[in-house]
Parts: sequence; C-alpha cells; structure tokens
Amino acid sequence: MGNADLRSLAHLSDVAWDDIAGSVVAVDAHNWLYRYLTTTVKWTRDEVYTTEDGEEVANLVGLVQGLPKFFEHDLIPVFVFDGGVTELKDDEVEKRREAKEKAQERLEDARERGDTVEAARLEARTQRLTPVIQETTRELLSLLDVPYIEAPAEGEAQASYMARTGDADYVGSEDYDTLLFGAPYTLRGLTSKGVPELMSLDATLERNDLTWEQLVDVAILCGTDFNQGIRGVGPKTAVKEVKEHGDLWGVLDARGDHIPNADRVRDLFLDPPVTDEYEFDPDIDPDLDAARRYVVEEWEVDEGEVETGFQRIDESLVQTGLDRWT
DNA sequence: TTAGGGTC
DNA sequence: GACCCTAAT
Repeated sequence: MGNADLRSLAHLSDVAWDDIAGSVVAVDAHNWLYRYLTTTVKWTRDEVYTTEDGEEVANLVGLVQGLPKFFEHDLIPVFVFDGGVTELKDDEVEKRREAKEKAQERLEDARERGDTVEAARLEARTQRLTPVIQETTRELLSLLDVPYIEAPAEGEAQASYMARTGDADYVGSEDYDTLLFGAPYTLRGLTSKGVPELMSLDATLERNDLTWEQLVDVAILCGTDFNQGIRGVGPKTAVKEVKEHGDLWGVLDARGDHIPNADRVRDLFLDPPVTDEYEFDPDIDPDLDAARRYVVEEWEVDEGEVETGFQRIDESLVQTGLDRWT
C-alpha cells in the first residue's frame, strides 16, 4: 500500500494548536529527524554543518530548528527511536536503498552540469541516518532535557503503543501506518508549516465500517512496507471484500490467492514487539549553554545558523518555565 | 510526497 | 477503480 491508499481511508481533520496544548506527543524519531535533516541539507550550505574532519551533522541544525515548534505550542515530545528492523521489511529497505543510489548518480550529474538547485534537491534525497547522526541526535536531546526512549523494534509501533496505553496523548508521525499499529490519534504535519492534521483511528474505522483487525487486513491486501499486495486490489476493492468475507483469510480463500508471511505481517501490526520499560520526565529543563557549546564548539556548526533556534527554545521553554514558579 | 489526469 | 505518469512543492 503506497501510503496514498491508506490516506484515502483515513479520517483526517485540521486541529488548532490550542486544542492540543499541554499534550504529550510520542514522536517517531526516525520520521521526524529525517524530514528536518533533508530540509536542512536542501536549504543550507554544506560548510555550515560540516566539521573540519568532513563529518556532516545537519541533524543538529535540524533539531535546533525543529524542536521550538513543540515548545512554542506547549507540546511535550517524547522521541521514540527505532530498534531492530524485521526482515519482512527487507524488500522495502532494498527499494529505498536503490532509490538513494539513483539519486546519488543523478546528484553527481547535476554537480557536473553545475546545476546547484537540482544538486541541493538530490542531496537531500541521499541522506542516511548514520551512526554519528544517531548518536549526536541523542546527545543533543539529552542536553536539552528532551525525553526519548528506545523501541525494541519499529519506533512507530512503540509510539502507537504508548498512545494506546495513555502514556502519550498523540503519536507524531507523517506516516499512515500508525493507524495499523492501533494509535488512537496521530498528528501529521508537525514538521511542516501550518496547522497539524489529526488522524483518528476510531473515526477511520467508523467511516469505513471496519474493525481495527479488518483495517489491517485491508492494508495487507493493498500492500504494506512488509508485504506486497495483490495486483489489482486497491482500497475500495479490499474494503468491500474484507466486509464480504470477514477477514483476510476469507478474502484469500475466496480468491484462491496467497500472500507470503501474511500471518506474520498481521501480527506485526496487531501485536508488535513493544516495551513497557521506559520512563520519561515531561518537565523539560534544558541546559542551553551546554547544548550551544555541543553544537557550535564540539561539532563546529555555524553559530548564526542555530542561534535563532536556541533563542526560540529559550523563550518558549526556559522563560515560560520560570514564569510558572513565580 | 501528493494532487491531477490519462488509460486500461 | 487501479495504476502509471507528470507536475508542483
């Protein structure tokens, strides 16, 4: 299922920042970071975020520019990092790797032609969350006292679980898969301009007259990150047939079709590896000086590029935080 | 990434 | 209705 298929089934509505103020948002860290990373690479000169040793830490710029959005709207983010990736995702991972390789080739072409605009666009597409990016992101979050946790497997699954238990009010992700992982409410668009979009699981199920399990079955029939769907079956057909035959097995029997690993994919959504072994303190009290030193001195990021971001964090978090006690 | 348009 | 392509962002 290209995500567009799930979008067509999802119940989405605009939401006002005021309505979600004070909420805890379990953020799919990979998804969030990747967006800020690519935006930074696309719009910022390489020198700004490259050390003398040639290490690129555009993630640090992205973090400093992206985090204020939460604080200014009085949202408490809990970043959820991915753990191991299931081999069911191998095909999808391979596809993404190939797409990156193609982008890399086109990037080199564009550079030779001297097409800097196209090069910047393509450079963004070749970004990977390298070990250095993973580590420095966690370190900066620690210095800023922003909570984060480690998922045993998919970050989206863990974040969705936290929203189900009530430890988080929302999942923050641009993906529609959070519906399949059972997240009651997902906020999309936290990384873009404008108001966020609220995606509701209950409203989605109601509008399509499906159970959660049936929605997962629909997605599997259309195809997910973990399996290929059935050719010629899109969301409309899948919904109709799942209702007609009850569940995925009924549909496959009736069609005389087979989807490899369908049972495992189904389990992955309905009962994924998640953990209760986490804790986080929603009271965020950053050490801004240490964070600045880390970014600007230790990782040699141009001060001018991050100063506005740090100021926004200071004004939205530290200063209002003090106000609360006075 | 997503919206729109064409075609099977 | 599904899928493919293109354009715009």
